[in-house]
Amino acid sequence: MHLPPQDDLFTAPPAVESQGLLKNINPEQLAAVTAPAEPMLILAGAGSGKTRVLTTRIAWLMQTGQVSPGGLMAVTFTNKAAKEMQTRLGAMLPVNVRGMWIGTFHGLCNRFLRAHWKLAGLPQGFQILDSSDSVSAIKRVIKAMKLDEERYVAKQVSWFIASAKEEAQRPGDIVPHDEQTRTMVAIYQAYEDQCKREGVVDFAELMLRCYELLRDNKPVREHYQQRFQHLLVDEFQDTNKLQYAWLKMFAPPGRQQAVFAVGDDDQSIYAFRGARVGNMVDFEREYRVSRVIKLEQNYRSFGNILDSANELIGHNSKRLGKNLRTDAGPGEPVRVYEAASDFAEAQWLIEEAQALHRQGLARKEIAVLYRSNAQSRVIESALFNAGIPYRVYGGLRFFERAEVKHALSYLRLLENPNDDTSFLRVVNFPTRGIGARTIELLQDAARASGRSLYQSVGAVAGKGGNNLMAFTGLVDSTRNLTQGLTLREIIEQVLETSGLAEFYRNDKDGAERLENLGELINAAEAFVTQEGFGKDAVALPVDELSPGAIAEGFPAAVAPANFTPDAETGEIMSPLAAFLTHASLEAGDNQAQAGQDAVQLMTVHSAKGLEFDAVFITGLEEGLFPHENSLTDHDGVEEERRLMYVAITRARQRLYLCFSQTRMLHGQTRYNVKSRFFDELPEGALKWLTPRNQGFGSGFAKEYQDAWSRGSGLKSMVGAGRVEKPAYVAAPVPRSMKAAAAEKVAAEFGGLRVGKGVFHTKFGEGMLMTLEGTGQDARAQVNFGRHGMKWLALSVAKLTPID
DNA sequence: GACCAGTGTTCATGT
DNA sequence: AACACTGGTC
Repeated sequence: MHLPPQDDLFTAPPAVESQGLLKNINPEQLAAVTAPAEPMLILAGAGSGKTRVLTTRIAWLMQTGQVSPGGLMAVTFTNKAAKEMQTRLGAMLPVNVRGMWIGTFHGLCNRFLRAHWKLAGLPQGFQILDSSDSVSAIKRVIKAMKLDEERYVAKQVSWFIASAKEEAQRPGDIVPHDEQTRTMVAIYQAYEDQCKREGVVDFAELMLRCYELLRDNKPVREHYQQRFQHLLVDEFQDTNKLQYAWLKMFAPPGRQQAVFAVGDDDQSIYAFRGARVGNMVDFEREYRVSRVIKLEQNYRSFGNILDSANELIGHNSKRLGKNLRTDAGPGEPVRVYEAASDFAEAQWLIEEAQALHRQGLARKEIAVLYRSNAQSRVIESALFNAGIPYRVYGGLRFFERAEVKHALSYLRLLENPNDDTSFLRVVNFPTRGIGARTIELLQDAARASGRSLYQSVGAVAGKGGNNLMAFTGLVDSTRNLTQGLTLREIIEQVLETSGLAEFYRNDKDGAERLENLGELINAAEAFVTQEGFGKDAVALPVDELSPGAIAEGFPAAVAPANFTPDAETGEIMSPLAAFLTHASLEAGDNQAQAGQDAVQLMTVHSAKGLEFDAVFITGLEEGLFPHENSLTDHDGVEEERRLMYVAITRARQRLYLCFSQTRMLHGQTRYNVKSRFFDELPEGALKWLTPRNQGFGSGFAKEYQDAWSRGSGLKSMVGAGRVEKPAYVAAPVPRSMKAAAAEKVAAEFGGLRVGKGVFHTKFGEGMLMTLEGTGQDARAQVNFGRHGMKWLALSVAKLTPID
């Protein structure tokens, strides 16, 4: 195997000097970068240099004097993408990228609302609920309304509310057609009231509030429309209805500001959370886009990988139409591996990854992708046992860890004691004698007076009430103690006075949690020093509050009486408030082993936008990928296919596809058939490391057994080209051994055959899945349908074959 | 009210 | 298999 030299073939050198901005850019890219200042739609295929086009355009616009840093807004979906854009831009031009309006939709909305909190009807220090906070807040509402929690599941209601907000619908805008919906709307309303009382907003609220303010306040709207002459939107295919409407507030179609929308309909993988690919077509029509520029030249992957991607996505019907091409040769074939179990799959892939590493590939250039997070565990444990460094993205992220959330809750209470979500999270953690009964009384009192829990403590007398008083006293005294301290000192103080640190020091499993709390202090330190707690969180550039802006129609309320923006930076929030916002908006990677050369594990969704030299796509099985929940509707399968397309196009040099016959799920073994996507890939680009198999008890297994019975065995199949070379035959050994074992058992227990039916006196009819062992050890795995999958000792169980 | 053991539920994807 | 929730006991 040979790997082409890295970096010179695929990574064009970044244009460092400003004069060289347009060097090494292909004609398509050049057309996009230097497009006239009018609405543009760029169809950017995977690996076509999309980010480069975006950043180069921004740099070019500024360099040619068409726009000032303050006159443009660039919006992305992920923090990662926003950060990358800022970094690259900073490398191209000597500008203060932090002050620019470059960020995620939510980050920019947050910044906007921080500036106009009063106009938006928010308290100045409003805090942001993450999804789990939001769910628990909704749970409280449902309880308070004394509704059936089985019928109104907080998670589902949360989804309902978020969906409504993404449609820009307030409770009053929804016309319920049934009792269930009517109640959901009532919960939505009560939840909104509660959020308002507590001074918190959820993710969807950030967007909606920002949109409504622009919609309803003409002076503000016109100010921003004048200010932003250029708007650039990344991943346009992922925008939802509200985000598109939001964009139109900044740049209404009639005014013909230069909206530069970049997207790829083939990479639309967020329909499940409201993304509308249709926004691309709508945009083209509504903004009267005269020319759509397609970026189809791929600089990332070799031909076989690209052919696979192109052919796969060709099976989708609703496409704008686009075909990636490359100048690189065909490269290595796409390798396909069929494993006997998820364990074997993991084992194989880490061996292969090790081999790649030995051949000089950095571990961080190897990615293992899966459809859902649950699949990572087996792979993780295999990597762990083999002693291979790895890094898992997604799953439980840093700011989502229980101990970190506890600490953050205390910190939030310092800023805003009326945050009931935080109050409830820590009021009795560590335990301080405040039980469910007391909390209930407190909640009743709060509800009756329409005040927060914190404000209602005085109303609850009795022994529990005293403990409550002690708790609020603790919060208040901590607030006093931390006046004027640095962020680091504040957190250290809070960890001690709250008793959190003490609790974890005494807890026998608390070491790791203590470490994470230490990590929280580090994160805060890094936030203050490196990031200058700017970015999404705060950093309102001074110009934001300039007298000019106010004169132009901002009510004086924009600059609240009780604060003075920092003379130097214009920052208007305390470091603590800024850090809390940062924590909500950026869940943070799980920072373990950051910086180490480690194999990268992540879901396909989180791999979007990334690229690696070698990519393993695992668990390519029906029901898993495509996921079973998507199979019911046609659009669902198309989205899964796009997801697969995204996965394939992550690979530069090497692509591996693998699947397993059996897999542990929900603690049960499931039997899977290989994904339909295999039938949609070009045969010529694939190389099967294991012989083809159509499924259980058929295909290869049958062919193999036939060959075996002819006495020629595996050899004849190798000769027939079904198994490419003996070196790789080593891989499917478990299977051939299984087949051999099955033959033996079959001989012993006459007539039993894998894939045939069997009858058991107690469980009835079942399908024979596996035969193993001999004599006393002989055992069979049988799927009895409603009785489930069972392992049976053949020396005991009476199994009779059915024909 | 704290703590433990046993039971039930979830594993789609993210700001 | 891992975790959240429930009910019983001290």
